[in-house]
Amino acid sequence: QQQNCNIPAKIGSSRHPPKWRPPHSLQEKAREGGVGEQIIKTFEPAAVPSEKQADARMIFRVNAQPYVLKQTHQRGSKIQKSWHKSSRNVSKQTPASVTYKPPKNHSLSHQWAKIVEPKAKARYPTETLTSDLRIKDSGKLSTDEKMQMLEKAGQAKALVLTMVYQDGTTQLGQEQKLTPPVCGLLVLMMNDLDGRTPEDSLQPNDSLVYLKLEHTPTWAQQHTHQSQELFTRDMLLQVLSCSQLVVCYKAKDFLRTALQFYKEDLKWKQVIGCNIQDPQVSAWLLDPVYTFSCYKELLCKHYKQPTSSSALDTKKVSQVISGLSSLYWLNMELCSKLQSQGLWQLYSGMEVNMIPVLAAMESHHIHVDKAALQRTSDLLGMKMKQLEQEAHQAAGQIFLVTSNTQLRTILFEKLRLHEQCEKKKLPKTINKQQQSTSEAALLQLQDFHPLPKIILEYRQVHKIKSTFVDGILSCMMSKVSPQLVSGFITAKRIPKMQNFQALPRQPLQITKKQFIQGKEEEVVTVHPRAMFIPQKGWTFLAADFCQVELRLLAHLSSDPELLRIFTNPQADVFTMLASKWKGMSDEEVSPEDREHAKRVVYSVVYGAGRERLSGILGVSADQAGQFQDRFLQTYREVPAFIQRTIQLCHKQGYVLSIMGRRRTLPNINSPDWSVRMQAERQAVNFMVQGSAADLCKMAMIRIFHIVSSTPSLSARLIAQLHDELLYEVEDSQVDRFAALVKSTMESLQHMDHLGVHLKVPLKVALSSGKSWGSMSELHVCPASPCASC
DNA sequence: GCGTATAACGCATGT
DNA sequence: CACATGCGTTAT
Repeated sequence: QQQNCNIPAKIGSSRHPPKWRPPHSLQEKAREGGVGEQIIKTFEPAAVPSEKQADARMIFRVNAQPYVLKQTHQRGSKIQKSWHKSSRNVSKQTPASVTYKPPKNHSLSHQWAKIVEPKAKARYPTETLTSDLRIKDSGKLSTDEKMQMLEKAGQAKALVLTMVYQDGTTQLGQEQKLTPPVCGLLVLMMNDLDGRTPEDSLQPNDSLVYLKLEHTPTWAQQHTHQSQELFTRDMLLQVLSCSQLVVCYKAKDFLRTALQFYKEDLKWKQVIGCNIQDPQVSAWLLDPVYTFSCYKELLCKHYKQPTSSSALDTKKVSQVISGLSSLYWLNMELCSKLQSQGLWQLYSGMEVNMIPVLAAMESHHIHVDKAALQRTSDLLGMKMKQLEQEAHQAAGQIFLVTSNTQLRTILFEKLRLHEQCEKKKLPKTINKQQQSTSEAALLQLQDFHPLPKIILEYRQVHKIKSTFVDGILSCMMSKVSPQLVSGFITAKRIPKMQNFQALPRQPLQITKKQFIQGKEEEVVTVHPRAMFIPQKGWTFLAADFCQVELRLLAHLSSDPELLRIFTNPQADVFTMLASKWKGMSDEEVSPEDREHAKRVVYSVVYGAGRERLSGILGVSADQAGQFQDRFLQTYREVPAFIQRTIQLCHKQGYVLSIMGRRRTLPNINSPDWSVRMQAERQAVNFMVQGSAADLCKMAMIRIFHIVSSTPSLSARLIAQLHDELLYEVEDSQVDRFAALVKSTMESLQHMDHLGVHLKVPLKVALSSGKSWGSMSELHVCPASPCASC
């Protein structure tokens, strides 16, 4: 209680908050940590804001004591600067982090590497592992032995493999925050699967081989090295091209690494053939809600505990072996569980095929217009400076614009804006009952004071700069893989790359003011998506499932009216919806009405309440309620479907998407009303969005299959944005590939082998462009001859 | 007392 | 209102 109440009270009681009071009458001596050198600067209080605008927020932490600018590395090698109280003896400390030097002329300077795996340097396990007689080190094998091993790999009944990191741990070890570089692979070839028990960790017929994943520098490519690299490559090819079972935990990471490592010899199309299974995926399929932090946890949950005493993350060889062995049995166990729960078809028909698709996607690079990026970064920085100054002026004091707490005290305790508009309700923060400084609140306040408007604009600019522009810049600068691959597959989405999905769709208008004599204003538009460009001679092609969610709702609810709307492939669906229920003709529907219709529909799908809807729509709650009722009455089957879903979920505790993906909702029968309602909304939501994700995944797989089996096609998947697939296509193939994509995606309406028959046609919109920001619609003539379809 | 890591929070973006 | 990610501040 003290902690929660103390701080605001304390700040409120003193006129100037203690920590960030402006330095009125003091000179600040501060040391600026530069690149490998130290500069002592003395700031005049008045000059502080204007002079050091580039990193304006550093200044405001200056207090009565000297504060030191410090650079720390976070998220890759992105530099974070902040002021810290300095010790009295300023000169003595020299933090190691100051000696950061940006890499010069790095080979990735013009590319944004999605995956950057630094080359392996240390050769940890060879000593340890090969001292164990059971392991064959690929470096020490004779040519004959290598041939034998290859043959063995071809004959083995099952292959179990894991990546080995430089610090000696494997993928089966403890999850690490910063995954060390990969230095090799450990492959266990199992024979004679019949009649063996999980207890036998290794049998005489089994072979264990360690493949070093390391490129020999060209100047040292002696005969032996070369042959060893070739052997590793052949082994990988064997693993990936054969039809035998391959088990690997986090198989996607493995495939990606392999592709990235042998990008000369191992073409991305080749990974399609592999029959790889991943316990992580199967476990996730069994229960998407529960997430495992590491392999060990997964093992305990789904297999058995006795191994809990032996830590898997140790570097003991015998334990690594038993880990591999347990991996195999865990996979078997999970497979049978999948089968008994009716999820096998989904697993084998879809999820397993997703692994290579994603690996191929993630091992590809996207080109970035670096010059434009830098330009934008500078521009945004200027704008931020300016806005910050305005904000300080409006507030009458210097404060940290990015800090919500400081903003809160200014808005509500110094300016007391909330007293001026008591009629309107101001939102509170969720966890603590404090005044919110969110967008909604600031919008309410902007009539009373100029500050909120400035803050809003500042936030917009700041968001774009910090997250997108600088984020990408730092990705390019650093060799460290900046957590580009996040976690694993979730119910609705497929793993993503960093911030692709959150890149603003609309360009941002910025007025750049220049104080050269008379005021000169220059309007510049910044479009973050335009930074991404295809390779030379290639074009981006985006394929978007039009209104999948609504179409799926129509299918699931079987509402006759809704179905009828979709039978007309030409008309705009939302326009028709709006005209239908507002009682006017199609031509009369304004874009505004259309937008309203869209909002209403999706709000209903998501189960939004009246108040929420009114907030989004910007109309009164009653009106919003009317809209909602009207919609529900027009399409009577929709609410019926929602009720059906909820009831079914109450009964069995889970819901199934169209392809049989399961979502368990433990809270569905909770006594707590709000918790239960939330679960019910989740159930309905999952039915629609989960099914949409299924369709999208299927589309990715099918297109990948077609492309990889057609040598003349070279289109590559770049990114997946929910309902949209982004491909990079050679200019000459655009039309052909576009037609192929469209027909493939629309053919997903009927998938006989999976028992899916949608009652609505699927519509796909195509667009293409030379940058992601400027995509224009592309119409494919259906009559055009298409060789592959 | 100083410096570093981490969790929690608040706000933003996308579909 | 569902889901997701990411950044920056603040408290511990």
